[in-house]
Amino acid sequence: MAEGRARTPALAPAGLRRRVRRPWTGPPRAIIIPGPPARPPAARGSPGRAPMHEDHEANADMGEPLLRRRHSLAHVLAQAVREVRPDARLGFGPAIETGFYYDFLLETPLSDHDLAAVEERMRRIVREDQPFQRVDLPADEAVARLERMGEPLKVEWARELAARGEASLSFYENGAFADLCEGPHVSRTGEIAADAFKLDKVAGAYWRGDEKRPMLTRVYGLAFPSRDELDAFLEQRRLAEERDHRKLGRELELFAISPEVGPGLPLWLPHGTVVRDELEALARETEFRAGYERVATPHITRAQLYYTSGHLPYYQEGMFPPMRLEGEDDYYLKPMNCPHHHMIYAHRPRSYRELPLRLAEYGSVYRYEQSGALSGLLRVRGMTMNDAHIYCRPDQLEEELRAVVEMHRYYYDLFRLSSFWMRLSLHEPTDGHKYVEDPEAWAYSEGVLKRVLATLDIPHRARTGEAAFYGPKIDFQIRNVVGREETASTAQLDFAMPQRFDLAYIGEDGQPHRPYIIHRAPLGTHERFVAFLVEHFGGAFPTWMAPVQVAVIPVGERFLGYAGKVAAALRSHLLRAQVDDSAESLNKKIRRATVAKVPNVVVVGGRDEEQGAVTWRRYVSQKEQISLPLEAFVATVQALRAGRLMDNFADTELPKVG
RNA sequence: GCCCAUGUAGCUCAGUCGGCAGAGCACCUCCUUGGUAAGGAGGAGGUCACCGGUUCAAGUCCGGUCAUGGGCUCCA
Repeated sequence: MAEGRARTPALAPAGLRRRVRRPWTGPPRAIIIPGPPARPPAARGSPGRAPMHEDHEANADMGEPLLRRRHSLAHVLAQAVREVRPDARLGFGPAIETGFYYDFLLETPLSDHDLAAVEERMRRIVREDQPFQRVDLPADEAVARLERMGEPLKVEWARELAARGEASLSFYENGAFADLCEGPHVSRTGEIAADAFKLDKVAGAYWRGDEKRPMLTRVYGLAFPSRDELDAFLEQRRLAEERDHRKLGRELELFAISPEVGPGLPLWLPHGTVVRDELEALARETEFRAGYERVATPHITRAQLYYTSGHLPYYQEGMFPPMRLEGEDDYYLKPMNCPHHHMIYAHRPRSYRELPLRLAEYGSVYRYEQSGALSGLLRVRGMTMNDAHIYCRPDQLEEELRAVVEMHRYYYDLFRLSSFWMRLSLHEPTDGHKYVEDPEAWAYSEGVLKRVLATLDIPHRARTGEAAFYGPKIDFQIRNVVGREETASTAQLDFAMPQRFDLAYIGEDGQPHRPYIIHRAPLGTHERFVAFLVEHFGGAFPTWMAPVQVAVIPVGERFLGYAGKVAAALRSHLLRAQVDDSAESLNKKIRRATVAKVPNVVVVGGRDEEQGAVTWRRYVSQKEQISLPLEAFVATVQALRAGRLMDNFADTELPKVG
């Protein structure tokens, strides 16, 4: 199913997005979701996060009233901006998932502070109930009109449309404002609810998305069918902010980013490191069962290796500049682990009998991300990834690939990430510069990927031009309960590296053959995955991952001894227990443990000590509590850990012990 | 890298017209010794991101730099 309009599982209810002809005022691929989204768009992750690129493919039904209103609001916005800044030239102004935007070419960009005045004028225009009038012109007349209007960007676009064979182009006019636009629009501005839209923010955007072209000022607006829905969106956005991994990461002391160390280079604090360690333990076990072997490789490497791999010709802008050494090769920080793993494969001759060879490493890599791209833990310059490379024979490729996809599914089930889909990234045959040249290999490997995906019951979409330079890939897009969607991991099929590194195995026939390589990283990077989980869990980890698994709170100083005994019993089983021995009140201690989202709190006092028991209170259920013997409690927590139960979800059944 | 915004105590944030640096929480000390989400009192803590300029005087005005946030581009 390689169609762009693939099933859109769980992410957006089927049928919500439909293909549509592009509105002329909109950039190619406007994003449109008519009607209130099934899941509030705020849920889309952190506030103000741009609509997903994925949605650019999914256009919608032009007949929808909401779309008409949003698109019309884009015109009204342009009209209002024109009043404030007559020099503004028009770019594109489409409806988007949460409203609309319009791009303007301006001598001096607008600022956030100009928005109130613009919005005021927009409301006035809406109140004036101006009629929208469509005017169709032959293409050449349309171009001439735009030239008279002094709209260079629109002229460019109209010429392009004409060149594509559009015989006639339409304008929409309302009041004193006219814009090249396919429509449709509301018939009068009065059809727009004046209290259901709100200007959101200004941003920069390159004309036609091309960084070599002028930077335009983009004004984003929110627009919904009603005031209530707008308010609901804003509330959702606020709730997402509460779960933002940067906020929770600071509050829970998971990580810190210090300018002294460098942007995009997070420091993992003790609590965050526990989470990483648990993820690594999970990966180690899972990979061991799946027949992987662990390896370890250095962080810096001679330049020559990256000429061999092709990183220097194809990926140099993504790498930190080299370390220069007198009389020696340059050294580079590694941006990927693959070349090292290939060298491990190649360190001695390989037999077909030892394939597939699966080499795994939680490896740290460094990439030079543009400063403007950095964002919390989601986009960093130093990251540690759940990497592995599978070297296999052609006849094993399909099975290995399927196993890789299944491993993803296993993890997603475990973490209760029910919303995920895959993007099959294929190469763009006409773009020779971006990809290693080998048409046959591209065709073959892309064919295998498509075949494997075709047999799996996981939704996917194909996209051209997004392959890695050395082969096609599958990106796993996951969405958490807050609605943040991220590329969690990537599985790549690689036919180029075996050639570049001259990797071989001796086959049954005694002759050397090329292996295939699968690159995979189901848990992605610690940075992105932990950030994602923090938001998914709202900072409340399951017992097995929690930095502090059990907080032990004595009801009074007299019971500190017993509290210590309880904690010691837990620690002897390698459970992370902490006694609150502060001088605070009992209520305060419970509050502190709760605010820290510790999954299990045990309160101990005279009653408990007499019976050798604890009173157990859980984060998920709060007030509910039970009293049980210490041994039973320890065994229960052990079972929670051993089973990696997601006891941070209220519907998870607790293990029965003894 | 480009556009916009922001930067005051560990955190969240006040600080008016340029005129002595503020609050709550957290932290420390003392009192309180308790049965399920903030007991009480006191204390300490700031080169107002950094550099420069204007001014008798700058947290406040201007310029630059750095960082963060939101976009664009790019990607795990």
